[in-house]
Amino acid sequence: MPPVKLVDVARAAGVHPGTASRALNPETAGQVNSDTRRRIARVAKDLGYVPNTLARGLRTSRSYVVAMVVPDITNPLFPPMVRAAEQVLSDAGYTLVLTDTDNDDDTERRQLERLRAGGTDGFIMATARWDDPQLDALAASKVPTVLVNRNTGTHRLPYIGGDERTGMRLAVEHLAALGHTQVVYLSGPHDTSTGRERSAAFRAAIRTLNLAAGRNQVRTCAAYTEVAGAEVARKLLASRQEFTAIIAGNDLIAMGVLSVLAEHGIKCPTEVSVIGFNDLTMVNRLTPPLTTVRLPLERIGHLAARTLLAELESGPQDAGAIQTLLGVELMVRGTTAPAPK
Amino acid sequence: MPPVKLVDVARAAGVHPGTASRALNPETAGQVNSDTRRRIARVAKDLGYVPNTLARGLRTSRSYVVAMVVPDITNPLFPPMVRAAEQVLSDAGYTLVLTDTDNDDDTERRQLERLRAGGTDGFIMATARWDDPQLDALAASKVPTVLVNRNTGTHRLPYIGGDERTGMRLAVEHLAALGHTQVVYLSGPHDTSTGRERSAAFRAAIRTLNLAAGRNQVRTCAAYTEVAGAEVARKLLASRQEFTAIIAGNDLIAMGVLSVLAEHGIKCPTEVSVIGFNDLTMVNRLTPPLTTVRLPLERIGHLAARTLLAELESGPQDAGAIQTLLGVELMVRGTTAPAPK
DNA sequence: GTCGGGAATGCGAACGATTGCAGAACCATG
DNA sequence: CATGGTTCTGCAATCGTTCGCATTCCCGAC
Repeated sequence: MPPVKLVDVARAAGVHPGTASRALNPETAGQVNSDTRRRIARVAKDLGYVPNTLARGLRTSRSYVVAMVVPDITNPLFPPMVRAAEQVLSDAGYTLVLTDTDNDDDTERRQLERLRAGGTDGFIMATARWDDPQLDALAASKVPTVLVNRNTGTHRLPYIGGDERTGMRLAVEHLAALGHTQVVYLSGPHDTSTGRERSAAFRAAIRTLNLAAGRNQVRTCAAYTEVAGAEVARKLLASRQEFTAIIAGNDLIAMGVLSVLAEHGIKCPTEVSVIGFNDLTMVNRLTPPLTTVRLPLERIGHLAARTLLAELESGPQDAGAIQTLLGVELMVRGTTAPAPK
Repeated sequence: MPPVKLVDVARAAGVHPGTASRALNPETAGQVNSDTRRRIARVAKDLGYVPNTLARGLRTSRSYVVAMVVPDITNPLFPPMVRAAEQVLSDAGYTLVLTDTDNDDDTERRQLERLRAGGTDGFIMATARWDDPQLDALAASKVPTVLVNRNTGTHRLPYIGGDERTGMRLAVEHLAALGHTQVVYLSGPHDTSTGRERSAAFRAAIRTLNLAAGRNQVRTCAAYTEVAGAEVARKLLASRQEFTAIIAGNDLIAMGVLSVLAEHGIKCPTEVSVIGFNDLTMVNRLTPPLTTVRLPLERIGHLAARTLLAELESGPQDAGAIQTLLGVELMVRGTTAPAPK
C-alpha cells in the first residue's frame, strides 16, 4: 500500500492539491476558509497523511536536517548535549544527524562536505579548534552554524558554552580557602578554546589570590585523555616541584592524575587535592568521589539548538555572533581537603 | 552564487541532462560512450558539481539515510554502538540520523513516522520491546530494519546482540566456583528480551549447577536504572532471604545494589559478591571495581550496520531473519570473592 | 543498396510538494 | 444593478534528478 500523498487528501476532501497544501501548512492556513481547512485536516488525519519531506525540501530547498558534529560520542561529555539538542530540534520538526569525526580532521572535512551537499540546513559543531579553517569556510558559506563546548579564536560564530573563567575561579578559590598555596594546573591542549581559556583563567585566579605562580604552575597535556593526564602527572612528580593541589583540564585528565597518585602511594585528598572539570557521569562514584566543575551540558545542548533554530527560521540574529556563557557549579566532593601542614 | 546543477554540467559538456546523469552514475556509466563520459566527468569536476540529494531521493525514493533509534543516548551502553555503526555507514555513503526516544512509546512512534515519511532507507533499532507493535509495523512495511541490543519475541527481524545465555552461565559458574550456593538475580523488566533471556538463562544455570533455586531467586526491577536496582535491593534485604551473591540485570542495577549494600554496612565482596552486565565505561573505576559481563558493543554496532547495508544493497537476505549472537566475556574484578563461611 | 542490429543519446514524463498569479464567488455599498 | 473590494480556491510552473522509450547513427552483412 503506497503512502498517501497530498493529492489523495485533496481528492478525498474535494479540493485542489494546492488548497490542501495551504490548509495543512500552519504558515498559510490563514488563507483558507476555516471550514474547508477543518475538513481537510480531518481527511488528512483519517488517511494518515504525512508530507514527503524530500519533495517539500526539493521545492523549498530546505531539508529540515541539522547535523551535530562531535569528536567522539563515546566521550560522556557529549551524549547529554546531543540528547538535549535532539529533543529541541525534533520538537521543531527537524531531524538530527550525528557524525563522529573520531577526532580526525580529514574525516571531519569529508563528512562536512557530504552533509553540505545533502542540503543540511544547519550545523552544531562541537569540534572547534582554536584556529579552524573548516569553520571559517562554514561561516563564509552562510550555513547557520552554532558552536558548542569549544570556541574558535575568531569568535565569528555563535557559541554556547560554560563559563570557564568563573568555573576556574571557583576551583582556585575553593583550594585557597582550604589553605593550598601551591596549585598546579594540568591544562588540555592549546589548540582548543577550553585549553587556552582555562589556562588563562587559572593564571588570573592564582595571581588574584596571591598563590604561588611559578613558570611550571601550568603544564599542558597532549590530549583530553586519561593517559595524557597520567603522563604529565608522572612528569610532574618526577620534577620534584612542590605542590599540594592539582587542577585538571578535565575529568579524564583528573582520573589519570588520580591513578598516578595511587601508583606512587600518594594519598588523595589528604596529601594532594584534585579538582576536575565537566562532572562526567560516574565521577561521583569514584573513590573518593571527584571534586569537579560541572558544566550545564543539557542546557548547552538546548540553547544551541534554540539558537540554531532561531537562525534557521529568521535569518542571522542581531549583529555579530553571540557568545553565550552558561553558569557552572563547583561540585565539592571527596578529592579536596585542607592543605597538609 | 547558486549551486551548479546537472543541467549546467550537461550544457557545458554539450549533452543532454539525461546523458550527464547516466555518465555520472556508476551504475549506468556503462551506457555512455567512454569519451563523452570522461568529458562529462571532467566538466562536472571543474564546475564542482554535487548532485542534489533531495531531488535524487525524490525520484529514486532512496535517501541514503539510516536512522538509529535508541532509548537514551546518555546510557553509556549506546555510544559505542552508535559510533561503530556510524563509521560503517558513513564509509558506505550513508548518513546516520540519531533519535533518542527518551524511553517513551509515543515519542518513538512520532519519530518513526517522521523518519519514514522522510524516506529513511533503513533502521537500526535499539529500543525493541518483547512485544512491540511498532516493530511489527516496521517489519510489515518492508523497510530494512536491524535490531540491536534487544530483540522482540517474534524474532521476525534480524538481530545482533551479545550471547546473553553464555554470559549468564559464565557469571553463575564463576560464583559457583567461588563456593556460592545462594545466588539472587535482580532481573531487568520483562518487557525486554534481555530481561527475559537473562532470567531464563539464570534459572537454567543455577539448576545445572545445583545451586539454591527458590521462588525468590529471581526478582524483577521496574527498569534498568540505579534507583530501580536500589529499590529491589532494599526489598531483598528486608525480606531476610539468605544469599551470598547477587547478579544484576545490568551495571546500573548493580550500582544500585552496591550503594544499598554500603548503606547497610554490608561489605562487598567479602560478605556479598556482585556481578553486573554490560561493562559500562568507568565501572572498572569503582571501588571495588565491578565484576561484570562485557558485551562487544562496537562489534554489535559494526555488524548491525553491515547487515543493514547488505539488505539495502541487495534486498532481504537469506530466508527468515538472522539472529546473530556475539561472544561475551566475564570481566572478573573486585566485587566477587569466595563465599563467606 | 537495403536492411538488421547494437550502441549512444535525446526526449519528456515522472517524483510530491509549494506558491505566484489569476479567476471565481461573495458581500456590501452607492 | 453595477461596482469595488475581499476572501477563497484553482491552475500550472517549479524544484533537480532519474529512467523508460524513441530516435539517431553507424557498421557490417546479404
